[in-house]
Amino acid sequence: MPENIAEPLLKWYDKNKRILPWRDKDNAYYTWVSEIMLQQTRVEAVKPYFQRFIQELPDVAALAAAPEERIIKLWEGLGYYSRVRNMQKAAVQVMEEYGGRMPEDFETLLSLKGIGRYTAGAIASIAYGKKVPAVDGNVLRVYARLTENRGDIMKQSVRKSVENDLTGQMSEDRPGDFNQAMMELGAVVCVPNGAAKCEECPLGHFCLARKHGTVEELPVKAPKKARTIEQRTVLVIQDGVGTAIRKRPDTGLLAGLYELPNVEGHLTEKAALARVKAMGLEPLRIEALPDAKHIFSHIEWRMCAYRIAVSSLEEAPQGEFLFVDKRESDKKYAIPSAFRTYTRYMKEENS
DNA sequence: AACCCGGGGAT
DNA sequence: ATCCCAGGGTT
Repeated sequence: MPENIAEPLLKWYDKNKRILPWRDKDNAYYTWVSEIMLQQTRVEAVKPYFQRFIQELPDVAALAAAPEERIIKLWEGLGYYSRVRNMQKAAVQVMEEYGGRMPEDFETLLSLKGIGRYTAGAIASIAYGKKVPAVDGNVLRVYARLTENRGDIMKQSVRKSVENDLTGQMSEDRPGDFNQAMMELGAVVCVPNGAAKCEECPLGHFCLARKHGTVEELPVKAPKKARTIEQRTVLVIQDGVGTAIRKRPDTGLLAGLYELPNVEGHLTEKAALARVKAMGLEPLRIEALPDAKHIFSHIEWRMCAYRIAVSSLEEAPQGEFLFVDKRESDKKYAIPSAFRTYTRYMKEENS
């Protein structure tokens, strides 16, 4: 690691930093919320979610007191839903143990649910000016190229040595800006996909990968496991008033979110009708809907679907099912993006 | 150390 | 199709 990257880096940052809703706000809660949302998620995707979240839950106390269904709804479509559940647990902890004030110390932040080494460093440095590194994917990429380090950046050993090196680089001056500048550089100049903009880089003079023409080869990461493919059949079950949805189990994929009923495998019309009867419903008509595909990071769903009209049962609520109209669903229930093709078929309220 | 956990944009 | 994103928790 070359000496004195801080000065050119900060100079570049001051001139080129993007204006972001959570940036330069001097509010540790804003820093916290933004950092959690930004985990594995691009800035442009986060912006509208951040604004809406802060507007409804403007401080730690509001987050701690919010109903779970509501925070999940505010997170709907962002993915990795345990992020917001953990954040709320931490908010309760901050209220009870720290009087509602976000801790400033790295180790204390690290003890909170959902806050790991990166996020603790980000909050401590950005919100409180502590001299601690915040090493994310951007920083690892910049570092690997700058030093031409061919170690697997996913390994803890590499990450730990990056943290040590950076701590030596940071001045007491502006640790938060230093960390943000490293990330900003990775996000807009030393980019992950496509050609890095080395001619714009304030550290180009120091960069070993640039010097040796190896920028495209770095960073090195171990190959990831292939996705498994699952076939599913989605059932858009409708009675006189609405469409059936149900709550998913509280563990595993999309835990605790709502979904359209669906079963494993690609069912024929006949098999789908039989399945609906087995659910205690009386089918009246069936119609095939278009196929759809949804890709998670580790699973791919290949879906077929049927719209099935069933007779309304005035008495006895349908166990696990909720029959809702689209407006009520949109307002109250968080349904993951995987079902988007089929939630379009949900019934509108009669009027 | 390996695996689980979403969704979407860029190439 | 592939990559990867301002990662963290669990086992």
